[in-house]
Order: sequence, then C-alpha cells, then structure tokens
Amino acid sequence: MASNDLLKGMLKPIILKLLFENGRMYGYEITQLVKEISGGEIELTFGALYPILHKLELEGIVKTESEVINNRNRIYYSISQKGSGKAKEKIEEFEEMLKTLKIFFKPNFGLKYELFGQ
Amino acid sequence: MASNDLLKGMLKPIILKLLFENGRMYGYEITQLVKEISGGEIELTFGALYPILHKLELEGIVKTESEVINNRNRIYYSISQKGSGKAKEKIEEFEEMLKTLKIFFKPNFGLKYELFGQ
DNA sequence: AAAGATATATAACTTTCTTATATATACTCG
DNA sequence: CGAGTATATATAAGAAAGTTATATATCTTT
Repeated sequence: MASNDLLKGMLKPIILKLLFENGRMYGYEITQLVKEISGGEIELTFGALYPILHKLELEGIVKTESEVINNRNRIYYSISQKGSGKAKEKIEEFEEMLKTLKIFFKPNFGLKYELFGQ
Repeated sequence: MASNDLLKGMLKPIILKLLFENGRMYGYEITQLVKEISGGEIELTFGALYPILHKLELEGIVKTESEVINNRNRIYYSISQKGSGKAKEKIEEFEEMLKTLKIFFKPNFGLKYELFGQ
C-alpha cells in the first residue's frame, strides 16, 4: 500500500522491465502484476501508469494493439522492435543505479569515509 | 555523471544514511562524498541538497551547528537525538524498497558490491 | 440492486529534482 | 597579479514525475 515518494523515477524502469520480460501486457494487468510481485508494497496507480505508457509510445519505444475482449476494449502494450535497444539500455541503466545504491546502503560502509577523511 | 531522473526520491534516504553513518557533515562535504562513493555516477547538486537538509531540519530530524573555519562559515548537519528514531525508520523503509526492487531486477552482485561485502 | 472487480483515461495539485544565479574566500599556476 | 579552480552556502524558476480525484463503462458476485 505504500506507494510513497520512494517510488519516484522507478516506475518507468519497472514497466519497461515487465514489458520486456512478459511480452505484451495491458494496463490493468500491469498494475495487478506489480502489486502481486511486490507483495502489495508497490501500488502502481493509473494516474502514474498511463502517462508513462503514452509517453513511451510517443517515443516509439512501446507499441499498442487494441482488442475487444468481453465487450470491453483492451489495449495491449509491448516493446516495439525499433525501441527494443533503447528499452534494454534504459533497463540496464537503472540496474547500474541499483548497484550504486547498494554501496550506500551496505551495513558498515562508514569505513569508506576514512579514505575521504579530513 | 548521469544524475538523471533515475534518482528521484532516493536523495533523501542517501543523505540520511550518510549522516547516520558518519556523524556530522557539512553540505559541500556531502556532495563530494556522494560523488566519490558512487564513482562519479551520482552528482548531488546544491539545488537538491540544501532544500532537503533544510526540510529535515524543520522536521526536527536534523540539527545544525555553525562554525567559522578558514574565515568561512561552515554549517554542520547531523541527526538529532530526537530525530534518530525517525531517521532510522526512513532509512529502513528505503532499504525495504530496495529489496522489493531486487525482485523486479535481478542484480548481479558485481565487483563493486563484493569489495564492500559483509 | 448494490458492490466490487475489470478496464482506460484525464485534470488538478504537490513534491522533487535540474539549471541558473548570487555571494564570498582561499589557493595555485602562469 | 590576474585567472581559474576549489571551497562554501543558498535561492529561484522551471521541468518532471508522482498522488488524488474524477469520469466513463461492463461484467460478476452477493
């Protein structure tokens, strides 16, 4: 339930990663999967999701297919062939960032400070 | 040098963690340490840093001491005794979020990580 | 019939970051 | 001795990325 400010900047990489791994997905499906995978910790709201998807589509990284299922319109999003490289790049960039963050949040990293020392 | 949008929401936890581990630090020192620890990947700008520090001070989590060193004013920031619990809480909350993110992105524990290993 | 799940989307607002600007001292190099 | 770099704190304008609220509509369960 805590979809707090901690999420800023992480949602786009998460969405890209999910599309990359799972092929085509529709919006509602993405929110449910994120909730499930995170054990309910990350609540991806529609107000955050759709602007991201639309922007990715505009950038040509994501493509859409519309289908009518159970009388309701459903829009599938997937990484476009053209945008595949860029998507992978963004995902890897974020994974690098996570590695960097780990250095800060390792227990006992205070030792590092002595190198910089005064 | 990419201190891009990927950082959103992560700066406050990083700053809190640094103050928690290293005791009192001054602003400029914090920016330099972040740059060094991250291998230049995270560039903490003053425009981001000082508003965060001031807000933390207003919340009572951080306290300040002013000293004149080399004819220049220097302001030391540190976790206040009163704010210690809250700071720890925020740090742990962020560490939980990092664990959750790991589920989405399987980070391979690279060289950097093992250097600082447990 | 009402409530909840499924489904997409926009608008108003807030927070948080980047970029630019202001101020001022100390040190180093040519 | 002047220029540039490093040290030091801070604010303001603007952009980006979220939250919350709202709108619409169908299907399923109680």
